[in-house]
Amino acid sequence: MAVDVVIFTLVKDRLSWLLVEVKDGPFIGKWAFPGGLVRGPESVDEAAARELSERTGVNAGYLEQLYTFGKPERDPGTRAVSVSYMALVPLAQIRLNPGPKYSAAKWQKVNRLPVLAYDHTQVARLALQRLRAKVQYTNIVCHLLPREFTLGEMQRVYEIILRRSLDRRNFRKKILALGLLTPLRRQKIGPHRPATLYAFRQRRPMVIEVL
Amino acid sequence: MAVDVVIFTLVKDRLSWLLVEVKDGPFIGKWAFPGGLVRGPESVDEAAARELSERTGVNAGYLEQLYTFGKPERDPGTRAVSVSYMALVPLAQIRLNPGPKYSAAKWQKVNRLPVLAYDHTQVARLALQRLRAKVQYTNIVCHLLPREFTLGEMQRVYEIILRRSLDRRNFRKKILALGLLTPLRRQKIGPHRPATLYAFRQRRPMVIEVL
DNA sequence: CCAAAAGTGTTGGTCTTACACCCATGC
DNA sequence: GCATGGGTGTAAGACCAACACTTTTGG
Repeated sequence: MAVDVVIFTLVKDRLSWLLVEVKDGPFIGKWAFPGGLVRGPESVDEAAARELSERTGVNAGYLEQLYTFGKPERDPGTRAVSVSYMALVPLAQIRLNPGPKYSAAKWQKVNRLPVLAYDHTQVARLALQRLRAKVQYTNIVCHLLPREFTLGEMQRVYEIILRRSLDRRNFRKKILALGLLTPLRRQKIGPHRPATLYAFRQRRPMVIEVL
Repeated sequence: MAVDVVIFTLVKDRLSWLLVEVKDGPFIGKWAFPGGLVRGPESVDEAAARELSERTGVNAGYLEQLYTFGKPERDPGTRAVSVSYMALVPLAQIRLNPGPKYSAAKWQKVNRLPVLAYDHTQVARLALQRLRAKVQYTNIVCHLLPREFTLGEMQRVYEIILRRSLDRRNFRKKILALGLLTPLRRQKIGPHRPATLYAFRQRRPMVIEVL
């Protein structure tokens, strides 16, 4: 009984996930998503949260169960079952730590995926699919954005995840009409015209037709 | 490591699920969804398919994983994990069989739910939610309809599941425009004006905006 | 002839999309 | 002054929701 966690973040305007290098077993040297066995006293959800926290130092963030694979090729022969999760965390909060189980950990852009250990190629496909679907009808992008952000930054997150460009005026109209954001007094200073900063009113998961 | 299967069907124009009466253990006498332990050589999906087949005699039908609960109250103390599934089968094909594990099996309308054993009240909510969402953007209703059916019958299935009435003309326009159905030469005879019979071109799962 | 379901088009409103110009800032 | 992103409104088309009457059959 194991868990695997696909941890997404944005690294320099690229959607990326965390890969770890397997240290031993039949898949030694291959890359995989972090994971591990569920321990005695903990629930499956808790094991996933622990894995997320051990690798990244993040305790909050967004964590969602994806799917349970009943026939992974991990340890072929035994019917090991693994429950996959996806997590969203803002890069700023992260302190990477491969831990004792893995020889390395790195952020990898979601395109150009190497061959992964176990059944993780399947897990990868599913996670991406779920993320792309879910940004369109929930407010989960709030977990990829900092507390305060401009509408331009928010739009960029959508464009990166959905791989298509959005019309700026239409995007603003829709997002603001949803009433999920609250404009802040402050503005973003920088090399260009200052932009109004916004924050999510609520960061708890909500189902709302976004795009 | 266990599976639980919520089996939906339509009984006399009512959406119903199959409940079984628990024969022993702490939940003796309570109703639950059928389920059981995953056996040595089989995968989790196979265990669910076996449970469906043993209770109903149906081998094909639609089967979809719902969610994995890591902390059921089944056998409190142990961390038993159970993977829940939902199945759709047309009533006509079914031969109910409680099997040795259960003292009874019955179809129960989805409203008026009794207190269920284990964590099955949660499973029930999730299954209904998933079914209601999924009829709207996939072709899964094909698994609740007979091979040949009229548009009126199809519309009724939607109305029953979604608990709202639909406009007949708009429904026809939309469904026919999707091109999922093929009209048959034959017509349904009966006490009223004969209706054209239709069949699904494809019965494999497809994602299509239906309503 | 009555009850019940089948079959069929149009219209108004809403929503979605496409599109262009000026503004504020740092360098 | 120039490059870069911020900010704003409108018009055409697509889509959706609402709506009534006639037909066919069995009993």
